[in-house]
Amino acid sequence: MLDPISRIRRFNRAVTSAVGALDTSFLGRGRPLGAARVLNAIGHGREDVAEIRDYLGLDSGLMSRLLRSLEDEGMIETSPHEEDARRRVVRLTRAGRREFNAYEALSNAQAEALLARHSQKDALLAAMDMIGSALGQSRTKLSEMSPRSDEARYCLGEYYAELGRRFKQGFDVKLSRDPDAKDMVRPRGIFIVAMSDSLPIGCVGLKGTDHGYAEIKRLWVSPAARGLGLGRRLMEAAESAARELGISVLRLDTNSALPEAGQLYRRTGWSEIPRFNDDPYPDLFFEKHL
Amino acid sequence: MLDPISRIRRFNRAVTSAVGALDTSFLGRGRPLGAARVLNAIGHGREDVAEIRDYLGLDSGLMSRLLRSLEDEGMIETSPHEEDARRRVVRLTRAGRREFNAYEALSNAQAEALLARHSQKDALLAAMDMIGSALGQSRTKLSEMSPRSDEARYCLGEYYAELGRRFKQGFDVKLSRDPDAKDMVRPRGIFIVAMSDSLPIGCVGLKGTDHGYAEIKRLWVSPAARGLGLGRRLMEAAESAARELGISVLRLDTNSALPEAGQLYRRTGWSEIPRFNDDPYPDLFFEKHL
DNA sequence: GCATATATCTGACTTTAGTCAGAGAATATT
DNA sequence: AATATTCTCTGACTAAAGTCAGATATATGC
Repeated sequence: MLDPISRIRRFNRAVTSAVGALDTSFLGRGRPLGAARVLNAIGHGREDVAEIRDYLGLDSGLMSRLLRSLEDEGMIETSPHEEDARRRVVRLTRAGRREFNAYEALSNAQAEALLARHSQKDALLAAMDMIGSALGQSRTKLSEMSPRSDEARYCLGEYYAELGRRFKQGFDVKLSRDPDAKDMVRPRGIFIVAMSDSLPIGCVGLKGTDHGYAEIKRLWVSPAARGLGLGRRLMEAAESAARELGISVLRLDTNSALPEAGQLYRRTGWSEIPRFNDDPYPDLFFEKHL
Repeated sequence: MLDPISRIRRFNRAVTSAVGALDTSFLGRGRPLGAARVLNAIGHGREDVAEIRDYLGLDSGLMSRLLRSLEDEGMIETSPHEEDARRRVVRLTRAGRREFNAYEALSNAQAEALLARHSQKDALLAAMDMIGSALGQSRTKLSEMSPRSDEARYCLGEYYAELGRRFKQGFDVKLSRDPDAKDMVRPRGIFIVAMSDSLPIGCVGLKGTDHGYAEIKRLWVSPAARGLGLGRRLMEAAESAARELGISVLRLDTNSALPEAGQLYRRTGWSEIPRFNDDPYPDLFFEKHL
């Protein structure tokens, strides 16, 4: 009753029966689960038949029949792919959109019901984020994005909030050097966000300078995604982007109040160097030659 | 990307595909899922056919056929129920036990794999406990148990640990009045543990005294189960047990460092009274007439 | 241009899950 | 003792999911 394996298996049991309930709710609209899943995949923006087949793990014959039945119902329309006439492209009709929305409303209602009977909503959501990240680890994608995108802003907001909590003296963005974004855009630099199925869970910036080196900035991993090696993945992505941009020297600054960050840098080939700026927050400085 | 509903639905997606993988792992041993589920139910100690049928939600005809196929495989043996010859009782043969163990090993390996690729194991397990409790809310059972049972000891250990964290001066069990258990056993009192599918997630004790009242002691709800109204359920169970034992006055002591407890008592008909003992820890005292 | 590979579709299956009515045996109720 | 109810089992279904071997049309590599 106390060992980790039992606890995970208890979680599995709870979740299996909840998912069962979730599955059966997809029935109740007069459509078998397979067809409902295809309809939902299309509604969520997948339009390439082969992609849907792959995503849902279906045999091509079965897929074909499911599409045919949705077409007969008037839920979808198919047309040949513009560039490859062997492929087909699917999209919802108006009736299909309505039906998809009905499924969405069902799912939302279920989520709301779970939330409604829980008074510690933040803790519950944080737990869900964590487990979603752990289970969806293989589906975490790193994407280059503008540092002004919604996703990047969200990450940066969480990053600053965390610095505020962890620095004894608090943290004021405006006092930090160069809070703005223009140097983290190609070709001077880049900004990378880690997305786990629509939730941003980490970021890193590569900031170009005019001093013969570039800087790594704003490395952040969501509490929900810690322990999965995402920090290392983000750093590797930033370093390989730097190589690609012809950058050969990287520097970064950090604070000893963030020991896990310092540890990561030391383990991945960075060397401590003397202070190279007069930013008030950092007290540790690193450099790496690519 | 930030609203609670989307976060819950992201969790659902992650978990649905993980559970899908879990389900298919039950295949791979040359047995359809239905038969595997029945075999597992039997392996976990269910032996009454009707009970298994009810637990798995199966039709009697289907159940009968699944049992027959397991019997043909040599995995189980059935015999008539000793007291009711209409019923049947099932148990694993030696081969069935082996097969069941193989499924168990599979499940354990899966759990271990998840744990192995996560370095923040405690946080992950805590998140799983929380979600398991939230999803399995309807399956949380309150059971009367000896305060010396493993389950009770586990709860009390967690309870004391939490007091140690939350009291400024720490907490030493030995200094607290009456740490022992004999007064929380019928007919003087009782001890109740809340179990969520083999994990103890809360407890409460009703302790008989010789002063014309009984005391509520050791009310604890696991962090994993907070926000679900379990504290109230435990208190209601303790109060109705008190009524049943002919007790008409209840008292309890608590500490203002545990504000959520005081709030619960005030909301459920308890009145604050002057100090009625010289225990060093409590600073708030309540009474309720049943 | 021709062989090869790929994407979809169709027909002909099998397996699994599940439903329903009723039979047979035992137990519970009146 | 008669009647109703309960539990398991069997036969006769249906629906859904999944498999497999071509057929057809298109794309790609040499």
